[in-house]
Amino acid sequence: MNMRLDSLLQSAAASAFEHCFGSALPTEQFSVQMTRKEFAGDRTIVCFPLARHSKSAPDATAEQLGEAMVAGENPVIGFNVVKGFLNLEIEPAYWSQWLMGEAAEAEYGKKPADSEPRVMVEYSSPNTNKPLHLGHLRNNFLGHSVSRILEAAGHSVTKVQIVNDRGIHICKSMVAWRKFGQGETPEASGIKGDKLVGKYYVAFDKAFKEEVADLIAAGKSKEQAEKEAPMILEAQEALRLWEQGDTDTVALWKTMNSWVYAGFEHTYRTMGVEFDKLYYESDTYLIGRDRVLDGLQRGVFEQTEDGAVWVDLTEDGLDRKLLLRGDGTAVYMTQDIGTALLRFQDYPDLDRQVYTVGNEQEYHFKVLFLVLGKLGFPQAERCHHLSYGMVELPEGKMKSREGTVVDADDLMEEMFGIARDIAQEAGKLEGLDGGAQREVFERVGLSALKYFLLKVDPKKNMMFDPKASIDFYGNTGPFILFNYVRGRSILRKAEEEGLTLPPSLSKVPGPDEMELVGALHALPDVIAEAASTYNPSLVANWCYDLTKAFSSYYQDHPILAAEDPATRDLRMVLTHRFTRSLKTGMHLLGIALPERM
RNA sequence: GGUCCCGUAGCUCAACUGGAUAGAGCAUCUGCCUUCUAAGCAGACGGUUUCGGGUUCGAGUCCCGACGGGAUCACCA
Repeated sequence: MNMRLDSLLQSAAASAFEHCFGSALPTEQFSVQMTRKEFAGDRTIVCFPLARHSKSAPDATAEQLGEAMVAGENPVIGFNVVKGFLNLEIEPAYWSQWLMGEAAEAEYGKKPADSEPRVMVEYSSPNTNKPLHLGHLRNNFLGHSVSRILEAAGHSVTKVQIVNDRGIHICKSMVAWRKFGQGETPEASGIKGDKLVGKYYVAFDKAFKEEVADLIAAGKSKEQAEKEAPMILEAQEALRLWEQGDTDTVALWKTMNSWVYAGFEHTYRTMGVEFDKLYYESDTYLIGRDRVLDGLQRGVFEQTEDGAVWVDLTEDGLDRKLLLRGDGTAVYMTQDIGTALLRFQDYPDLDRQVYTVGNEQEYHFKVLFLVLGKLGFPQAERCHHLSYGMVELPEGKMKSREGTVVDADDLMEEMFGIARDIAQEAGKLEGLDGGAQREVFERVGLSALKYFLLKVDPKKNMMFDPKASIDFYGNTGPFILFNYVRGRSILRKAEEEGLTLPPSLSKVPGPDEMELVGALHALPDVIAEAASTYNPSLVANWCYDLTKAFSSYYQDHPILAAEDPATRDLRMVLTHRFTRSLKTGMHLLGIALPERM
């Protein structure tokens, strides 16, 4: 296995430095970076930090180092020095060999499967009382992408979600449905299951508010009214009955949840995300309670007079935190402890868990990981909260009460529609049947949406303007797809003409090719960096940079009609490596590529 | 009030562990389709990186302080 260029240059620089100045420095001391476009050379070593050890000026150090490196056994064949920056020129043949070597590997960019420990990635965590919305889209796309990135970095990955299937919210939908539903079902009404249940959640809220208003009119205080309204009392009664296992209540709960799951299933399929295993809070909250009581016995936690169990995290710089109510019922934290325990039981080889959850829960996960540590899970310190910022609308946060929530199904359908309009206007899909066309629209539309949500640093809040909609031109998913399709189209045409990829190159890449070659070469580093920082935006931005390089190159470099066969071979190889690397990168974003558009 | 995150072009976003003259897209303007897909390419315009200090050969990046925005500090989830 060849060393990658940058580390190769680091070693070369280290030994050259030792040869020139007699002091051995660790290779990390030699920072290798891409040479900026305005200077000659391919890679640059910054020599300012070296001056201290060479005991001569940065420029002089760079000069000597450059000469020694050119003389040494490495691909450096020339250099220039600009103000302490040593710009190295790499032998062009190095790049042809690389194109036919590492870059030609089928799994280029990825580490061998299962070479790293098993990681579990949780994403989605929906409530079962309403449909998925734009916030869930960012969550799901992020989690799904991080799963694939970790896989590419060599980890075994188990993708899970936690379904928040119990609690007062679902009871509200149940109460409203019983009261107003007249037996309505998804089948009878033709309404998608999650939308139907969401409808009754809204109906509950409306009826509840009317009751509150009436009570206030009758002289009650607002607080009193909100506590005494019959609707809320019924919902609380339903929750109580559910916890007691009341047959009718549980049956209705199961039925309505099953409607929601069918609806979610449909949405997930459209989104193109999937899970290896689902966890349900109704299964885990009791486990958590046992585990907390267990910890109490072992003296890890403490109990107050009313029977509530607390954990004292003041030594970790946090507060005391409730783990179990005085009446023995579970809080949010209790469930998450139970869920974590169950997962570590289900997957004994699990090295860590990654939780894709919004940044409003950062405190919660700090506490959770500390508690898991106190309970004796060594994996706790490697667990990670993949925290992401909100998707904001121009008028601020999405508010379900104010009807500003952007529905996931609607948004995706809108994307598909735009993709269809653009394609039809351009008349590009004539000759494809309806099903094949639909697939193209979906891929293009989804690419716009996924790329839009993934190209932004996860931790940052981001802006979504429904009126401006999501672009299909410029720095977008469709732009990347478009260039992939162009590349694929060339390779298909080559095949038709009987042209095959050459076994070796007789022409080396020149300055025109280097932008593209450089982008291709960066893939393994990008994957490694994205995996260690759980950051898909690095991959998204790389996909764009690569695509831009190809698009620009494509413009004035005919591939198949190149001036001579050697040039054509080089360009075909570049096109092939481009399409395949791009496919890898886009796969890591969960974006499927069409062959035509 | 305590803690955490963010602040970069008119708008939406980049900038690898501190590195050279801070980059894209959108918008505006100018060229380019008889040639492998113009959802494209080339160019112009656009910046005191919120402000003030500090660290050093070098700061958008690190430290301190202000200002602005967001989150969190529940026997809610």
